[in-house]
Amino acid sequence: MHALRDVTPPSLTPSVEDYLKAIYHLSSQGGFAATSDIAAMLEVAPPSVSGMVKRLSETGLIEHVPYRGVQLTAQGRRAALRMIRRHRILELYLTQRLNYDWDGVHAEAERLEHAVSDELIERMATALGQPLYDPHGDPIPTAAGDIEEAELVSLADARVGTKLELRQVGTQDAPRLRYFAEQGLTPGVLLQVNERQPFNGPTTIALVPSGDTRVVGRELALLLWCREVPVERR
Amino acid sequence: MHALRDVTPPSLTPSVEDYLKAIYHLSSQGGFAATSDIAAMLEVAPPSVSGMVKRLSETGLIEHVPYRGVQLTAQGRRAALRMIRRHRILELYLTQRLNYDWDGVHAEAERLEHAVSDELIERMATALGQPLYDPHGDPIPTAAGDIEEAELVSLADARVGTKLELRQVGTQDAPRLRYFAEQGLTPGVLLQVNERQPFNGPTTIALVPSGDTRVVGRELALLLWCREVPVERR
DNA sequence: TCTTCACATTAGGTTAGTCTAATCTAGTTA
DNA sequence: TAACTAGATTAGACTAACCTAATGTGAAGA
Repeated sequence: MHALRDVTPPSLTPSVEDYLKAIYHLSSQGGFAATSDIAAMLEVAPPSVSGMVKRLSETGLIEHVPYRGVQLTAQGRRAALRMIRRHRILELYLTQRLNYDWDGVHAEAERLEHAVSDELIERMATALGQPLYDPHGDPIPTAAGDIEEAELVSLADARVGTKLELRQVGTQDAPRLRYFAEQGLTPGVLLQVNERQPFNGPTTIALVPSGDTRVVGRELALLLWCREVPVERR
Repeated sequence: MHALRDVTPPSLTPSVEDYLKAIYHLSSQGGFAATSDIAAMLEVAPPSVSGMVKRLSETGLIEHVPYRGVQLTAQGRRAALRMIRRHRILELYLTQRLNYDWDGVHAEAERLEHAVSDELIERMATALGQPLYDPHGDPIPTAAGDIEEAELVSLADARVGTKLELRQVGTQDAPRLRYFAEQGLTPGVLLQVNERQPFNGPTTIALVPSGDTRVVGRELALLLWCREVPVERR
């Protein structure tokens, strides 16, 4: 069925690669990626996204429902996962072999992921012993394009004692979103579940690098979707 | 004198970086780089070069004498040497740390040199112990922009027993150039000086990877400008 | 001196990717 | 049901980098 057509991978432009990655992340929890969210993530104006969306859906990398948003096709998803593999292997290689630290590594990988060959990525992966997780604990897709789907738990249901990464905030309500941001609760932060009061009570967490604690009521905790961070491995 | 103006390095485009590198190589033996030579080296059409030359001389990176050619300004030379440092450190890192071999390494470095940060280059240089030569024996410019000038000898004067890299062919005469190409004597090839007949006689050389020998008369040997290749260091 | 021709340049067009300003649409609110 | 509005889209313009076709130019040979 899927034969003989994409023999020549048309080699996407760096810009296209960035759009696919953004759409992957934005639509990972089901549903559509909205034009304005893509624009915000890539720091471009919304009309630029509309233009690119048109091109990408003509090439069959995404599915576009006007005024709703976009989703990746199987082909687009494959391309996105390839970029994510590159990014995460680069981050890991740079931290482990060239003493980069957490902060510096992202920007560097962001540029490099468009320039390296598949061969270089695989050589790095080999040198690192075919790693499964990047320095942030995110799973690295395989070269074949499989990724360990991190199933998310809401903070309200997370087991006490576990370490979590906040991945998704399940609301569009501005006041709530602003409150979360003020509390430092934005996607990507790491936290530890310290305790939970009984009878649907609040959950107490500690932010991980800083150690600051927060008490989150059940209503809000239900909106914070987290991934369990696998134990440290170096 | 040279203060406070280039505080913000305007960050050149990859294309501009390629042009500067090409001009550096083409004008390294004094004189001007010709439009058509630049076009040939970069595999673009001559009018594209004319256009870029206009932009680059407006930005002060090159000096353009219409119908003669171009030369780098001090600023352009600095930018070119920065790219050459990046390229050569990348080549060395890839061969030494990721088991690349001679052939594969060039294309990879060619893409990466535009994407890596200065910081990554310096980390690689540190990891390699601040190396002085790349895998082809070419000197690596310092971060400050100094380069060991490889002074050239003509093949007619090179000492018997030395290993040389052919760097420049000192003629524009088409039949001679064609003959050199047929003999495999193009810039970049490595050769060993086997013997020389007395009384302005011919020089016998061996091409280095293949071992094929060539006998070159004095008239032609005078046109072949070579660099002595430093002894192997790994 | 004049012609010729290789080479350089100008003219004009294309594609990718961005922008601002103007317009459209769908879902909510009165 | 009508009006409003947030968000999406279209219109039109710009830059970088390339192209082909047409035109200039200067140095070398008739």
